[in-house]
Amino acid sequence: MLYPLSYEGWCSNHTILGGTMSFREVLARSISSALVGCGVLPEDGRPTAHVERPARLEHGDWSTNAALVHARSVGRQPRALAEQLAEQLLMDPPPHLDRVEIAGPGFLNLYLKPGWLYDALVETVSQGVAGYATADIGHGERVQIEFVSANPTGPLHVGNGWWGSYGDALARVMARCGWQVHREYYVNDTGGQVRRLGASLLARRRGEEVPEDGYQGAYVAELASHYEGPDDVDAAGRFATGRILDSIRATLASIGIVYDEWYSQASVEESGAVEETIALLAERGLVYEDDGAVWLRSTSLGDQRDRVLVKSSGDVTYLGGDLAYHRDKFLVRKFDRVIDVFGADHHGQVPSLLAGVEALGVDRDRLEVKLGQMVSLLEGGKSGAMSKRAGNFVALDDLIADIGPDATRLLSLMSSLDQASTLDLDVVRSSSMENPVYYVQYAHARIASIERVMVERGVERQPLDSVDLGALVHDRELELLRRIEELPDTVVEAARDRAPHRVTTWVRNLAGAFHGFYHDCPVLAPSVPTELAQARLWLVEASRISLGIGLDLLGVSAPREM
RNA sequence: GCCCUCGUAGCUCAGCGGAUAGAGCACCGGCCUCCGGAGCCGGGUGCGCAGGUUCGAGUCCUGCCGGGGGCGCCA
Repeated sequence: MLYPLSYEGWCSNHTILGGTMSFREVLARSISSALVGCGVLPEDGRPTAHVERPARLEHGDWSTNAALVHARSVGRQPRALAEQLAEQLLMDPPPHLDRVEIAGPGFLNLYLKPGWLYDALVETVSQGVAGYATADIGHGERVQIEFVSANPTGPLHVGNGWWGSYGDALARVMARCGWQVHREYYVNDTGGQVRRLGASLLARRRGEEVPEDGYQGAYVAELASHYEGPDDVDAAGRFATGRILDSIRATLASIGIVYDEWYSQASVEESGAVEETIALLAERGLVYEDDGAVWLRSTSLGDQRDRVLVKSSGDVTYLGGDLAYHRDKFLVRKFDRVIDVFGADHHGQVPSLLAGVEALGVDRDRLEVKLGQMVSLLEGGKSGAMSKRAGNFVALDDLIADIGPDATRLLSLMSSLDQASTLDLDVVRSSSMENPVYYVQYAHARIASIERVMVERGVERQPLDSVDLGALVHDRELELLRRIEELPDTVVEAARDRAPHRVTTWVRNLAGAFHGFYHDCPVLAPSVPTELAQARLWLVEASRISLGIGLDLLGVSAPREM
């Protein structure tokens, strides 16, 4: 059988689950066939039709805008085309189809029998935590994700934690969708900032104020008390950055962020990669000297001005080092794709980086730069601007100590990376009840609680194929199944759109559906017939699997009790 | 001045170009003989403004207004 439109044309998500067809794909193929029956043939440049889950149950279990999208190109009224499409569809209906309705301007709404949800339950349980909601839209592409990369001149602030959670969750989501992911932290361990840090350390050791452009934070004095090396700014700076990097590593690990590689800028410079990079750029005629410095002719590649690569002092600029680093990513280690996660305060360097990467002969599409908006903090009703040099920022460590690693992860993944967020420290600290992490973890603890009671009472879960899932007819049961069925789509969309916070939204919805089910549908109460209890036990198991996957993708723990 | 980004309920935020825009918190009122009440149910307010594209715009485009960020031989 021929399908006139590519599967990708139908689906926002391109899902092909574990080698089996998603229900969305089954429907898409049916509708494609029906379109052929209506005389609608494939054609390039046509708007894309979708199969989607309507927001409202009254609009069916699934719906398609195919008639709306294709009406014009075949010169018909959308509703008339929809009528014919419905007739065609009923001649060879997809599984579980109950009825079809035409609604609104020409939507085709499909109403299904609950069997499709029972199939979803079987799918979830049979694939389990390892297999459910996996996909292969990455096709094994090697992607390097660089995130945090904060300078080792002081503790991480809350914004670093937000963007770090994003980078890590994105890595998890993409890994689940078929990418080979490499997590990396770029360590800025050279240059003037390290000398300034060293000078600050030495000043503190002498009991003096730090220089005007130095680092004021109390941690500098603390480090100075442990420094026994020579009175040399470079040595003191290396000591300080090393110690700070250790603590940064520990902080990130405490919220589940572990890197494949910590990449040192010093090693880049020592390897001669900067010279090789400049030589490559020079071959392309994109480098010139002026005032004793080496410049990149970035204006010819869309930047607003030319940029210095090597200062007249002989020091390499940040851009010079970063370009050598990106040359290494693309041309030496040959990653197919690179995703850089920066804070919005560094967005000014993006055009020159993009220009520089293009100057290296790398296709611009292979580099994605994601900018995390600033996190502002409210404390005592006042907002505070954070500055590392002034030492008045809120440390990520302090926040983790206050609210715990799980709450830190979940809060940071509640909103999109593009959303500048405000964190009210008083609320988050004082009132744990307002913390959404309890809501989702409580759902998981309740699942585990049911399992414990099951064991205590000696109840055995019968093999799934011997259980009649048709017993699941309660609205709460069906609502929960609908949520479980959404996870694969959600994960794919999160990976495709680089938006791991979608998983957070799903987790909260799943938890809500489970709490409702738990309240209205006792599983092991004496009043529940055995057949129903068995079906509900499997529904609980499917909930455990899917919620566990969601929480793991977010890096939030799934407690069995609280 | 130029560039980037954001503007959705009192607050914090969801919302892959779809139909009557949703949660949590806060406020008010209900619900525990059952497997955990950190839960469930009910109650009301909103897409900054103006154009445009589209069968259809909170979502895409343009302009304006407002907030944040950036415009170094700092990183």
